Amino acid sequence: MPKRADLSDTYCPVGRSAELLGDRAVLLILRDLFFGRRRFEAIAANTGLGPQLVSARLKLLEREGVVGRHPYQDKPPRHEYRLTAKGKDLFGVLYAMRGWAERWAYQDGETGDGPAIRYIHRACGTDVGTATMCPGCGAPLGYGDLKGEPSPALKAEQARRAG
Amino acid sequence: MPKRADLSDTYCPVGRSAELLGDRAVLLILRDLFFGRRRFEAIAANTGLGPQLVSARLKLLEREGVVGRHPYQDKPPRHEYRLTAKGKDLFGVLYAMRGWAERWAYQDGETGDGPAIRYIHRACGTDVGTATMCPGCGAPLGYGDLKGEPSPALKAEQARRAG
DNA sequence: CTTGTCACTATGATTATCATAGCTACTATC
DNA sequence: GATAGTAGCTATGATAATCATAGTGACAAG
Repeated sequence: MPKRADLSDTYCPVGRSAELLGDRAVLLILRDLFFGRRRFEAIAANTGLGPQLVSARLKLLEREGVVGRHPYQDKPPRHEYRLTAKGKDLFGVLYAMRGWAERWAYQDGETGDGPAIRYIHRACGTDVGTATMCPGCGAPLGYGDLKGEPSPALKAEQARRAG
Repeated sequence: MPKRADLSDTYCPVGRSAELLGDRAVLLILRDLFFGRRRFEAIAANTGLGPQLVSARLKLLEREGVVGRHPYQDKPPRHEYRLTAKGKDLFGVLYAMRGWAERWAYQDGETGDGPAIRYIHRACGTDVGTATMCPGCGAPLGYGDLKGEPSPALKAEQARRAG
C-alpha cells in the first residue's frame, strides 16, 4: 500500500481515535494488556500475531503514551509492558466492543449459556451483563470496578494458545 | 500482505469485534453514517477514502448486517446506506472512542474551548461532556438520546472536505 | 556444552491500500 | 442535440504493510 492517510490532524475525535484503534493488532494487544498479560511472548502467543508486528505495535503504543515499559530484571535485560493512565482510559472502548459482540456476534448457544466473559461489579457483586452502568447499584463502570470471568470455552482457547 | 488472520472463530468478544472494527476505513464510514451521511459520494468525500475502499467496506458492512441499502430513486438506480439495529448498537463504541480522544488526543486549546463535538442529552438538555450516563438526570446514553454539535473548527473542516 | 527461555530482528512472498483515471446511466443547460 | 454535470461505482499500477519462517544475543539450568 502507499503510505496510509494520516488522520492525526483531523478535528474529529473519532478520526483521531481511529488513527490508533483502527488496527486489528493494536486492539488485540490492548485486550491482552487489559487481561493482565504483560510479557512480549505471552501477548504474541495469545494474539497469534507475529513478533515483528507485536514489536512494532508496542513501540507505537509506547510512543503514543498508552503503554509504558517497565524492567523487571537486569541480566539479561527484560521488561514488561503496562497500560498508562491514558491506556487504562481506553477500557470504555474495549468494554463497548465486548458488549456489542456479546449481543450480536454469537450464534445461539455458542457460548454455552451466558456471555463469553462475565463481568461482576466488585463494589456490589452484581453481574453487569453488557450494561454501561451497574444494574444493581447504578454506579458508572470503569477499569478496576469490574472483575472479568471468561467462560470455560474461552479459557480453553486461551490455554491452547499459550500451549 | 498475506491474507490477514481470521478472528471470527475466537471465543473472545473483543476479538470478534476487532475483526470488523480493527480497520480505519470501517470506523470512518461508521462515523459518517452516525452523523447522517448516507450517500456514497458524501462518505467518500468526507472520509477522504478512495471509492474502491468505500465500496468494499460498504459491501462488507452490508454482509455483516450492520448497514442496509435503500433505493431512493429508480432512474438511474440510486440507493443510500443506513445503519441497521445491529449497526446503531455500535454507537457505544464510537461514543467511547470520541470520549477518549476528547480527553487525551488534543493539545490545550486546540479545539478553541470545549470539546470538538458537544453532546446534549435531548431528554433534559444537559451537556453530557464525555460521560457514559447523563450527569443531569442519570439516564444511560444511547444513539438517539444525544444531539451532537460539532465545534466551529470541525464544521469548517467538514465543509472543506465536502468542497 | 547442550538445551531452553525471552525478546526480539531479518528476510521474502503475498496482498491490501492509495491515487488516478475511466465508465455507465441519466439530467440539466446552452 | 452536443456538452457538461452528478452519482456510484470499476480498473489499473505503484507502494508498503502483513504473514510465516528462521535466526540472533544474552543469559540460566541441567
